[in-house]
Parts: sequence; C-alpha cells; structure tokens
Amino acid sequence: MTPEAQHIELEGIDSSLLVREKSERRVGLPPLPNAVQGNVVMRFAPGPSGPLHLGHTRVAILNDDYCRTYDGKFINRIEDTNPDKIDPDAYDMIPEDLEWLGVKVHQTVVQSDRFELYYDVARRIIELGKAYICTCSVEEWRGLKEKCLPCPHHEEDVATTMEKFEKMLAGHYEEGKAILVVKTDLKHPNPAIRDFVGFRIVTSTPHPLKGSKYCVYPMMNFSVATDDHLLGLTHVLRGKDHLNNTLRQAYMFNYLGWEKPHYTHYGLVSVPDAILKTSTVGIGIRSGEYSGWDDVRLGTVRALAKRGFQAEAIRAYWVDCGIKETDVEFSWDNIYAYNKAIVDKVANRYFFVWDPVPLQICGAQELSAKVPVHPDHPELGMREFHMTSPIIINVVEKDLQNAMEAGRVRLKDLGNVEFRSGKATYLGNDLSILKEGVRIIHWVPDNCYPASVHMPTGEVKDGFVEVLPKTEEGKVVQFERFGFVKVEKVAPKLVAYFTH
RNA sequence: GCUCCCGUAGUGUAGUCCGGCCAAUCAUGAAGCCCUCUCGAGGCUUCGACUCGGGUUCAAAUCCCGACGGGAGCACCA
Repeated sequence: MTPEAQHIELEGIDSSLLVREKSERRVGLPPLPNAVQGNVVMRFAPGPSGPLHLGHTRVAILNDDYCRTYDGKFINRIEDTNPDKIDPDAYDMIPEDLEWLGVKVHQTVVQSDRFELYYDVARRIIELGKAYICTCSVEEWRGLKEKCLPCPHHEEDVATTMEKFEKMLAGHYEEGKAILVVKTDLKHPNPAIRDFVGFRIVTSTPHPLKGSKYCVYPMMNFSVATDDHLLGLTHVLRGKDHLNNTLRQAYMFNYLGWEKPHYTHYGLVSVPDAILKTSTVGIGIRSGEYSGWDDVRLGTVRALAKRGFQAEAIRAYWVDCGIKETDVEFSWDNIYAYNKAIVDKVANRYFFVWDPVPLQICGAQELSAKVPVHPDHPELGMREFHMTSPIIINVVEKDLQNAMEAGRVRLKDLGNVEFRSGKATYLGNDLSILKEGVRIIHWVPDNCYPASVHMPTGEVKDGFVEVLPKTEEGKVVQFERFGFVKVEKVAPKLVAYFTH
C-alpha cells in the first residue's frame, strides 16, 4: 500500500491519528539529563595560566546558563596544581573576566588550598590496594604499560605503599624519583586508560601561593575526581578531549563508592584567526609584541571587551551553538551578527573619514547639515554642521575617485555635487537625485578631530572624525559606512577600537 | 600502532532517542532587488545540506552493518 493510500484508509478508521502535535523548534540549550530544579551543582575549572580567552567562554557560559535555568550552584574552581604554569595575576583576572561575562559565581575554590584533602583520599585508595608508589624511570614504566605489563611496584603490599607515600610527603624522594599511581586495568584495550599517575614530586618550582610547603602535587585526574565528589557536583560539562580522563576518573569513583556526576562531553572548537594560546601570548607581552592581555589582536575576554563586544552576544552565540559532541568551527560572522543585533539599537552614528582627501565645494556661500544621532531614535536629536565659503570637507579617497568617475555624488544630509573638469560644484539639496542612481557618501567638515581606529589585525586606520561628545567615551558607536567601534577617547585625537 | 568520539547547506543549528505530516528548521553568509538619505545600517527575494554503499521496512536524515572522512587520547600538563 502506498503512503497515500494508507493515509486515506486511516482517515476512515480514526482521523485523529493523523494529527500530530507540532514540535516547536527548541530554543536555548537542551535540558540537562536528570537535573532536579534547585539541586544542580556545576563547575568551571580553569588553570590559572592567564586571563580567560574565547575558548573558555563556552564552558563558562554553558555552565552558568544551566545553573540559571535550574537554580543551581556555580563553582569556580582554580586548578593550580602545576606551579610551572601559573601566572599569579590569573587568580584575579579570571574572576574579573567571569564577572564581565555575566557569569554568576556562587563559590570559589582554589585547589592548592586542598592538598591535605587529596592526601587523605590517596591514603584511602592505598588502603584499598588500588594504588602503588612507583620509582621506575618514566620510560620503563610507560614501556611496560604499553605492553600491558605491571612494573615491579605494582603488587607491593598496602603497608609498604603507605610507608613510601608518607616518605614522599616527608620529602624523602627527589623530583621525578617517585610517583603515586592509581591502578585501573593494565589489560585495558585502550592504552589511555591503563594505570594513571595520581601524584608526582615537584621541588624545583615553588608554588606561587604555597611556596615550598608541599612537595607532593596531585595530578589533574586525581584532584579533579576528588573535588568533583567533595564539592557535590551533579553535572560536569567538559570537552571531548577529556573523554579518556572521565573513564580514568571513573575508577576512583568506583573504588571509593562515590556517586558519579552526569558528564556531558562537547565537541572541540577551532577558532580561526585568533591568538589564544596563553603561553604564546605571555611571551608576546613580555617581549613587547603585545600591549597587554587586552591587546585587541588577541582572543582574550578582555580584548573582546575592549573592542566593544557585548557579553550577551557571546552568551547568545554559545547557547545557539549548543553542546553537541560534534566539533565546531567558531564563526566570527555569526558572533558579529549577534553583537550587531544588540549594538545597532544603541550605537549612535557618526562620520569618520579614513584615507581622507580634502574636497572644496564651489557654488555655495554657506552650507549646513542636520544629521540624526540615531536614525531609529529621533528623540536623541541631531548633529549639526555649518560651513561658510570657502567650503572644504574631507571625504574618503576611494569614494572621491568613484564619485568623479560617476560625475555626481550625494553628500549624506548635506547636498549634491557635480564634478566638472576636476571641480566639485554644489548642485542643490534635492533628494530625488537618488532616483537616478547617484551614490551617497559621508564626509566630515574641515574643522574636525584626527582619529585613529585600531583594527583587530593590528592595523591602524587614521583619518578625521566629527566632534563626538565626551559621553561617548567607553561606548560603542557606529562610524557610518565603516563599522562599529568602541570609543576610548574623543579629544584632542579620537582613539577607538574596531568591533566589526 | 592501539582506543574512543563525531559526520545535516560555506559556517553554526533544529529534527535522530520513540522511522511517516522532512520535496528537512532557524540564523549567518553569498547573490540580487528595494530604501527622500549608511550598496559596511535597514527591508525583501533567491541560492545552498541529510558523507558514501548495502540492509531492515509499505515508509529511513532517523534503525542495523560496512566503508570513507574528521577529531581526540595513549604525559611525573590541565
């Protein structure tokens, strides 16, 4: 029977079966599995190697969004268990960045405050016979693991292991000479899962906060599993690159009888044309290549803020992106679109002329123009210009070339001009000229300010800008036919950063 | 090499769990048109995708198998 025939026959039997509820297109994030309203605990866990960048914003915002939806608790957990990769300033910069992003933090936890807790858990795992102290060389231990073979320490008894662990804590071993290994399954087909390092010895680099108080440092898998349990996490969002870490950490949860949080692994994001790598940027700042963490060429949160991005646009972007396991390519176009939707409504319009060339207009003794501050908001008033002979304005070089070729051009809100033998002559102010296909260009009067607009490429666009009120400092405005910019300073020279 | 994950337009996304109203959603982009005033603003129109091959079924983007493609992990980093 064809589908059509079935349809007809079904109609005869029970036509209500043919009506299906329209499934609405889902808005926002998918529901969190097993989430109970008011009983959700999530975390954001950055390493304090620098301020936050675009890559961090995804998981920060997703966690925050879910916490808001379920009236949950957001924990900011600073993972500072590798003293080699800590920038002490990051302890302050990370909360600042989260605040700018509009992320509500309910609790802040610093892992270096919790070493004793990790040691306690280590002792419990040792007692369960699920850990050993290995003093083999790195290559030896790794090589055996690859062949599914135990190292000589794997079967040492609990008392011996405990004694060695206490000796580690007491500083009896040098850096690199002993590790605590958590047993998993040496025969596991996935080599990434077999026995993992729980603690190592670090003595060469003092901890920026704790100095040389500790010499035994937990590895990420150990401290993360411990804290995810102790902090009562219900849901964990993490990148797909942690898939194997989740499996490793599951061993600890199982040994200790802990209830596992619900894990969601999202796909990796590749951000084209962005400088994100914290270590690279740090070097660049020290060498003077970058002006600082907020250099507009960078993909840091503070650089985006400086450029005039709205936190709400970044949030909308990531919520739209969702949390699938598919890898995604970050789209500047899409985030610009979200930002534009927000900023376009509130950005006042001004004329900025880049690549400026002077243009004298003949045939008029005086000219004036009234231009709306915002075309959609007449109540914001008009920018007024008044010029007397000789009337000289500045226009964009390329615009002038095109205009001369075309023969006529419309100066926005000022008047029409005609070009004859290289001279520009005023042609009245009749707008019907537009019907004839004449182009509109913008301009600035002769008595205006110089301006520099810093582009995210590092390029600087110099030109002239009309006089902006001081109240625009710190705000995003639109330079017509140029783009949106965030104004840093209006006088005596305007400085602005290009948004998009 | 071993293990795991993922494949819907240029990009992101909805639909996939529970096969049918999906000749596949929304946004972005591109192209074109409109606008008495931003061809870098706004409005409208158009373009464009279920990775491939088998199987199951009356019916497959959706279920099964295989191939191919992409990504990640196999650290005394996080």
